[in-house]
Parts: sequence; structure tokens; C-alpha cells
Amino acid sequence: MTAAVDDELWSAVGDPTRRRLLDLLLRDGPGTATSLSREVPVTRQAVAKHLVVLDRVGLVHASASGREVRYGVDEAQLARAVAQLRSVGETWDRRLGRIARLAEELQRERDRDAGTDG
Amino acid sequence: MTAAVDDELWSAVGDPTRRRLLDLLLRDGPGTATSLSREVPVTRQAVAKHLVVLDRVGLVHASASGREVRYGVDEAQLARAVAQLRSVGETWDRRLGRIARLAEELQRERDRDAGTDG
DNA sequence: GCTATTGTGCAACAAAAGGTTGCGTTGGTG
DNA sequence: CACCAACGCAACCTTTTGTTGCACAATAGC
Repeated sequence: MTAAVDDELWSAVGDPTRRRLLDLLLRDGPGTATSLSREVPVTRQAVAKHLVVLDRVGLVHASASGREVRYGVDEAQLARAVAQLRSVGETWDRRLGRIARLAEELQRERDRDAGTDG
Repeated sequence: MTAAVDDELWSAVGDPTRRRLLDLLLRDGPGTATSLSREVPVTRQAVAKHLVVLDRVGLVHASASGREVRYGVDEAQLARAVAQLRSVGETWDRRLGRIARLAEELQRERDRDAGTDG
């Protein structure tokens, strides 16, 4: 697990600005670096760089339209990213659950010992 | 959403090395920078820095034990992080679902039009 | 058609994050 | 006591994230 490809997707959605860009693109549909930069607290150039990163991992696709460059979300790839989030979350959940159950068992044993003892 | 606190937790678990450290701590129980560094491809110092980051956001806690410094996962905080992963995943899922349904509707309309047309 | 505007791309630069090496210190152990 | 193992600190390098400045292309308006 946690292979190179996974890590790429993760670090792509790991950045807060990139997460917000994906949110905006999902909410409002395709947009340009300029239009997106009006809704995040960074410059157009910073947004453009993030879009390059997102494009590189396939989470968005560019399409020229006149002098503009519109970016849209690749739904299949985003679904894949979501699946990875879920996967990690579930792994941790399972381990947390196991720890919780183990703690309970130890507690029960301790109670039992205390009972036989007193 | 995506407030500052959320972003801190996110970027903490966004790093692949830190995710692996959390995995190891969950799997094997508390460990030191030195013990952990034997299971990840980075130096002890790099691990120590990551542990500082994880400590700062409350995902792990340090406890001195002789000359060693053991770090253990804070389960409540990790559960919170998992909840945030899930939350973002669900948000995107919903939006993807809405887009998918919209696309289906448009497709049906198109089919219907084609039917009345032909 | 010419000009002003607007959107892009590129380059140089700064600051922060992730990582390395080297060194000094300290706490257990033979 | 001498040694080894773990720690912290500091200097340094590279990549990422962000900035500013500038040059260029396409569009809109006169």
C-alpha cells in the first residue's frame, strides 16, 4: 500500500489550496486560473502552478478556449482519490477499533482479577 | 469549511512519511524516533521533525522514559482526522453524484428528443 | 484599423517544508 | 569508569509554495 501513485494523488489533494480549487471546480464547473484566483487568497500564478500539479496527476484537464485555458475536474480520477481517502480512513478506523476492543478486554480482565482477589 | 484547524490536521496526515509513521505507531504501539527511523526510508532526524509536527497538531504525544522519548498516537485526535477525511470524501462524492445524475438526466432528455424527432 | 484591456506564460526571487550530515551531550551498561 | 546508543541542535541542500515583474496574444471598443 501507499505506493508512489497513491502518494502522488494524496499530496495533490493534501494541499489546502488545491483542495479548495477542486471544491470550486466541482461546485461551479470548469474555470480558468484567473477566475479561480478571485476565490482563493493567492495570486493567479500560484493558482496556475497548482493547476499544473493537479493536471499532472490527472485530477483536472485543460482545454483551450480562445485566449482562455479552462480547467475541469476529471471525475473518474477524483473518485479514485476519494476511494484512497476512504481506504486510509478505514484502515485507521479498524486499528483504532482494535485498540479500543483490546483496552476493553484488558479492563474486563482487570475487573475479574479484582473480583477473584477481593 | 476547510478552516485553519482542519487544514492543519490535513497537512499533517497529507505527508506520506507522517502517514506511515502513524500507521507504524498504530500497528506496533508507541515508539521512538530511532525505532521508527528503522522502518521508514528517512533518517532519525527527519522522523524527529515529523514527530514534532504530529505532536503540534495533537496526533501523537511524547513521554520521556529514561533517555528515550516515546511517542504514542492520540486516538481521539486521529479519529477526528479520520472524520475529516471522511467528510471531504463525502462532500466530493455528493458533488460527483450530483454531476453524474445531471449527466444522466441530460442523456435521457437527449434520448427523448431523439425519439420524438425520429 | 489602432488602442486599451484582459488572460497567459515565463523568469527571478523569497520563504517554508522535508531531508541530510555533523557534532555535542547525556543516560544506561559491561 | 569507559563505552555505546539515543537524543537535541545547527548548518546546509532541494523542492514546494508563493510572490512580483514583464512580455505577449487575443478580445473589445472607438
